[in-house]
Amino acid sequence: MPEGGAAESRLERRKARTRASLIRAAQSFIAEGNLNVPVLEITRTADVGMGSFYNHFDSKEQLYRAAVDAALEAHGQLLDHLTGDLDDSAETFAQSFRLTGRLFRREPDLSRVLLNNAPALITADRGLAPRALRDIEAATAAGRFTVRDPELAVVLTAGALMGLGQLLHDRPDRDDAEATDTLAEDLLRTFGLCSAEARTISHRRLPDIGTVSWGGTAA
Amino acid sequence: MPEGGAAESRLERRKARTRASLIRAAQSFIAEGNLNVPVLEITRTADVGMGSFYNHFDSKEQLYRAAVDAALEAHGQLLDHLTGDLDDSAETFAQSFRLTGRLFRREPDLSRVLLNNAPALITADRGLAPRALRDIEAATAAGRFTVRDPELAVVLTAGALMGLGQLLHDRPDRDDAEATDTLAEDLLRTFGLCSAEARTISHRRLPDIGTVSWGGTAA
DNA sequence: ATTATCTATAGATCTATAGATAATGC
DNA sequence: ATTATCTATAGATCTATAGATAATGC
Repeated sequence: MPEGGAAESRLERRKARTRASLIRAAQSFIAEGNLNVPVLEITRTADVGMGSFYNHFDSKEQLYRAAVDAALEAHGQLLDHLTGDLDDSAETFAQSFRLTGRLFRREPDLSRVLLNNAPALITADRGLAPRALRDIEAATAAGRFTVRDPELAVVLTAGALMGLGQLLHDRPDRDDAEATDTLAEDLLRTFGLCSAEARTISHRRLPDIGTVSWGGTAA
Repeated sequence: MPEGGAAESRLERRKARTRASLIRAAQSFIAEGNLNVPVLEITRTADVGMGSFYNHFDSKEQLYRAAVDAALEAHGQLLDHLTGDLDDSAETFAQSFRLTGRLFRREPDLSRVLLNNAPALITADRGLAPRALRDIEAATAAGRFTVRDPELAVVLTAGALMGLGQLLHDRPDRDDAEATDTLAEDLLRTFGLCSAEARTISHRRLPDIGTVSWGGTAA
């Protein structure tokens, strides 16, 4: 019996696949703002039998919570994966912001789940918010940022991302990278970097975004 | 037969009262994030008969749309009313932001309706967004702001308010005026005011917020 | 006389489960 | 032999309306 992480038994993998499929289906409905969907329609979208739903969740609300959670978690995992090798907190912060900005076009469903759950994105202990708090506090401690109120800085960052995501969703013609990096630069200046450095850091080359692993991760 | 605005007939006023009551009830459910509510429960909360619902709306979704619309409209009316006599666009912008910040504690239901509909707040053609766009463009034209991308400035403003609202909702102990004015000052600097002026404008005395008229206004 | 509202309910829809089937483990 | 999934459905719940009642207009 292999242990830890991905291996497990075939039975457990099948179960996990069913669960992930239900979560993906729920996310597609959350993304389109359509929460009043019969369980049967969710299971049809997930391509599983109606009964399977109740093997995994007690109610639609519980599924929805898990679906939002999974979206936050996928986002957080992606940021960890792509910014793990940076050692300047200010730069980790900036890259996380800029990568998220690029995610809106690349993962419209994920981003619309987050937009439609702004309160969760802004203050959850999963996903972007806790990582932004960590980076802002570290950068302040290191003398890179001069932020008096890290909590306020976090909600400004998360709010800016909500606004950006909505803009990119409403105006498909706009250049996402340019808009994102402009906002990143503004935030870095607000947090105490000088103009020149804000500009440099917010225009560094970014790592390639791979594929976001979609629903498997959540609690 | 009196004409225009508020007067109308007694019958029409009664009808308007029923409608407003349904909208208020819907807003309370939207505020608590509970959209899956039977029509009967909505009408009970509104203290009207089940049948009255169908005199006014074809479906719950239509009621919900009207309820969000009414919240945006109430917000917009309030801003117009309280900032109407200012002639500096930069100051109109700042006061609108600061008044909205103070609204979160004073009108928790209104603000939670808006937080739970972030996309609507950010890009609707009602409420804060169109007014912020107007003020930012005017202030830029007048040489007060140096904003290159007014649309981006608007979504940053709206996003900052979402973040602020969520923070004030999650942390009842925080000083709302201080947090709000700090963010206002940050935004004014980002939009091109010098530090001294940003500070002054974001700490001017505000007019008293009266009562927000709640559901009567929307389409 | 007209209009809005209310109460009661038929019919439609949805939830949650029981029992049958299929996949995996050993 | 065990575990997950699937299909079919009883019972619960909800929607939308018909018909009765109450308020207003004239």
